[in-house]
Amino acid sequence: MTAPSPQVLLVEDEPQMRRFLRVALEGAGYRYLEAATGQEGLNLAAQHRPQVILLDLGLPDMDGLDVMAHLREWCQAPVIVISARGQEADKVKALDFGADDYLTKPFGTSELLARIRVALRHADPGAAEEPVFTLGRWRVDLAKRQVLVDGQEVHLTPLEYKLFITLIRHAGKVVTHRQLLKEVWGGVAGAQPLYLRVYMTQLRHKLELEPSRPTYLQTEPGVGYRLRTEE
Amino acid sequence: MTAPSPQVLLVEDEPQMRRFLRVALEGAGYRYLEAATGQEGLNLAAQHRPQVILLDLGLPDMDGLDVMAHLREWCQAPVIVISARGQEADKVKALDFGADDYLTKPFGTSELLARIRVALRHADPGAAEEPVFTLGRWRVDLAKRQVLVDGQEVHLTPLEYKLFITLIRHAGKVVTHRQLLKEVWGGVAGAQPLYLRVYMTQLRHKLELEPSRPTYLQTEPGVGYRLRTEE
DNA sequence: CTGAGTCCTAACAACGTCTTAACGCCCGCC
DNA sequence: GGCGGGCGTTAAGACGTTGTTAGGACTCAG
Repeated sequence: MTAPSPQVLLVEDEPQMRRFLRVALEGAGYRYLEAATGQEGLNLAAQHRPQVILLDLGLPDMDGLDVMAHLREWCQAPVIVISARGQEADKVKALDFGADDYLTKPFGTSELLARIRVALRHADPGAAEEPVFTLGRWRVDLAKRQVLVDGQEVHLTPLEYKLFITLIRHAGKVVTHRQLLKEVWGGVAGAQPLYLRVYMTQLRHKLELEPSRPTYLQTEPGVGYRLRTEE
Repeated sequence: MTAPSPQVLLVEDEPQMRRFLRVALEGAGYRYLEAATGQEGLNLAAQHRPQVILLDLGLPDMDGLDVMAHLREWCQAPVIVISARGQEADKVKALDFGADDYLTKPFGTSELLARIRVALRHADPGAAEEPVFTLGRWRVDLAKRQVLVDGQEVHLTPLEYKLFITLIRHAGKVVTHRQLLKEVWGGVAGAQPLYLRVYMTQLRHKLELEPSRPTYLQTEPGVGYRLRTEE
C-alpha cells in the first residue's frame, strides 16, 4: 500500500554535480529525472509532472529565473534553487520569483534531502488520496481498515479481514487454496484447508445478502475461491 | 476588503537580536509579537495564531525542538528556525521535526523577509483552519490543550492527552498498537502493550458516557484502537 | 518533609477470536 | 442406488487479548 516514490527533476548543466545528486537522490529512493538545459527541463517537467524540481540558476541556454517564470505559469511543484551564487540579492530575487527554497553550493547531501522532504510535505496535503475499494453494496476503506455494506459498518476479525482483502487484491481472479492459506495464515502447518471453508462461511454471512447463494464470494470447486467483479 | 497585515511571532531570547528583527519586521509592515522563552512562545502562538513563527533554537527554558514538537500538535503555521548552529545535522533534525526553513546566523534582513514571504505563500491556501476538533459531545482545542465534554472542562494528564490527540490525528482510521506506542511513548522499550490498555481505560472513564460501552474510543481486537467518527 | 499528581506495574476478570470436530448436503463415479 | 470426496454449516472449548482495579515509585512544589 505504499505510494510510488516521489519523482524529482534536476535541472543542472555541470556533469559532476549531476552525478553527485543522482547518487544522493536515487540512494534516498526517489525516482529521478535530469535535464542539462532550461528548455529540456521545462519539457521534462511538463511531461512527467515531478513532485519536486531542483533548479540550478547557471544554465547555458537561458536564465534560471526565466525558467522559473515559465514553470510557474502552469506548475505548482516546489522548486528548490541550487546556485553557486550566495549573494543575498540573488536569493531574494529567486525566492520572490517563485522558488520555495534556495541552497548555496557547496551543500551537504543530508541537508538537501531534508529540504526536499520539507518541500514534499508542503505539496502533500493535496496528494493524500485514500485507497478505497468498492464493489456492489460493499465499500472497503483500506486506510481506515473499515468495511461498509450498504453504508453500514461491518466488523471483521483480523483473519476475516485479511482473507477478504487478499481476495480483493486478486479481485476477479481465482485464488487457489494453497495461495490463500499462505497469504492469510502465513505458511504455518496444520489441517488448514478446513479453515478456508469456515472463514468463507463467516465472510459470506457478514457480507453477502444470501450467504448460501453468494453473489461475489464464489467457490471455484477443486481450485480455490474468487471475488467476482462486475463485468 | 484588504486583509490585515500578517502577524509574525518571534521566539528569541537575545535582546539584541530581538531589537534587530523587530525593526526589520515592523519596517516591512508585519504585525509583530515576541517571546523570550519557549513557554511564552507557545502561549502567544495559541492566543494569537500568528501566520509565521520565527524560532531560535537556543532558548533558556526548553529545547527549541521541543517547542516545535508542541507547536506541531495543533499548529500548521510555518516555522522558520533561526540558529547560530550551522551544522548540517542540526538543520536536518530541525527540518524533519517540522520546521519549514532554517536560517543560520548571521543572515541578512532581506533574505529573511524573502523567506517569510515564501512561508506566507505556502501558508495561504489552508490558512483558514481552526485547530479545534469536535466530535459528539467533545470539543478539543488543540491550541489551548483543552478538552471539553458537554462544555465542561476535563483534565487529562500529559500522556492521556498525547494518546488522545494521536487518535484524533488519525480519526476514523485504525491505529495499531505498535504505532500508538511509537507515537505516544516514543519507541522506548518495556512491556508496553499494557500501557495502552491502562490509558485507554482512563480515557474512556474521563470521556465516554458509558466507559464500558465506548461510543468513540473503540477497540479493534488484535489490531489496535480507533476513534470512531460519525459517518 | 509532606502532599498532590502522574506514571508504571501486577493481578485478575471478562471478552473475543481461533481452532477443532461433528454433521449435512450435493454431485460425480463405480 | 450406494459410495466417497469436496464443500458448507454450526457450535463448543482452548487460547490469547483486553478491561479493570489498586498499589507503589517517582517527581515536583510548597
